[in-house]
Amino acid sequence: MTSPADLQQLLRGVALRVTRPRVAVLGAVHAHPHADTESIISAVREELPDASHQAVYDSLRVLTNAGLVRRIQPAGSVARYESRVGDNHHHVVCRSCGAVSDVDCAVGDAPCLTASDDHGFSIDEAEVVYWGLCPACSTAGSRP
Amino acid sequence: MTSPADLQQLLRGVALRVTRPRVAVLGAVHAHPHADTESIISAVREELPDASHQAVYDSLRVLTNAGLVRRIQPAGSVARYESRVGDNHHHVVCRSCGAVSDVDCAVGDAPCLTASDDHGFSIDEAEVVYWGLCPACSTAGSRP
DNA sequence: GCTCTTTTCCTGAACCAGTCAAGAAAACGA
DNA sequence: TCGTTTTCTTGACTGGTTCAGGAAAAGAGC
Repeated sequence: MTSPADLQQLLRGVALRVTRPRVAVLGAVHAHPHADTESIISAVREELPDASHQAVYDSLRVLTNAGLVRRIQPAGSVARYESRVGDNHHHVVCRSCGAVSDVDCAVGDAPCLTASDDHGFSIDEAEVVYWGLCPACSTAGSRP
Repeated sequence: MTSPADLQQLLRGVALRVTRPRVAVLGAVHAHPHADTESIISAVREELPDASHQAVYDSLRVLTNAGLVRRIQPAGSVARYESRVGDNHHHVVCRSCGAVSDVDCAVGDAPCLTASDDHGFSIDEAEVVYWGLCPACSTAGSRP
């Protein structure tokens, strides 16, 4: 896990005010990768029982804008957050239970940024989501 | 555009009952690629003024399940639908206005289904979303 | 330390895409 | 044409997320 001092360091590093809710939210994202907002609210409240859901939503937004956390939202899912940023990794998502795992980019660090025809778009990111079944759902489905 | 007869043919081809709302919804998806549900409801009502939004939602669901349309949902966007199915193409999404364009798979027909480490998942699809700015937003942003 | 200004947090309400439910209507095989 | 099954209509509702305004806290300057 990441220590409170490290978390504060991260916040100061991007010129954000250090507040207890923000430290707690950032810590929760580090401790629970791919957690949804509800889970993060719960985790934050173990430390700060009176934290409002709004503070968590606000913190997640500023942390995302500052690049300290990354927001992912696979189709049909609520928003999820992770602290691995800037390393261009992708995700596998289970169609059945929604579980998410990290997948390093197969093409190296600077990936698949090459669309065959970009229609004049200036592309800055290629996001890849692999869909399938996680080990648990896979075995559960194959023997009914 | 696709003729009503063709649309009915498509429905029968996947053993779905041919109803006026379904034909209208399927036609609207063919006529307006990447349209969201609201737009599809409007398009359907030009033809069937009394169609309920629920009929459109239901139709879109069965059409999607039958494989006649594909549902896409870039992060932060509402659901969008398109009629290009089965050819494994991807999408470019504008961060500013949300516009969507098709992009053929750069790696050929059967793509990027190879994750470096699949964590035991059985993967059946690789979805790629390119993020950037569309031509209009790109020029609008560069000269303020 | 102690103020002052600015940012952030809390309370509580609102929003909106999408879903649920029950009865009426339509599709289609016999 | 009839009867069964599916689909559509109406209307209420849900749940994640955002909006708004006042209270509290963070950090800069003294």
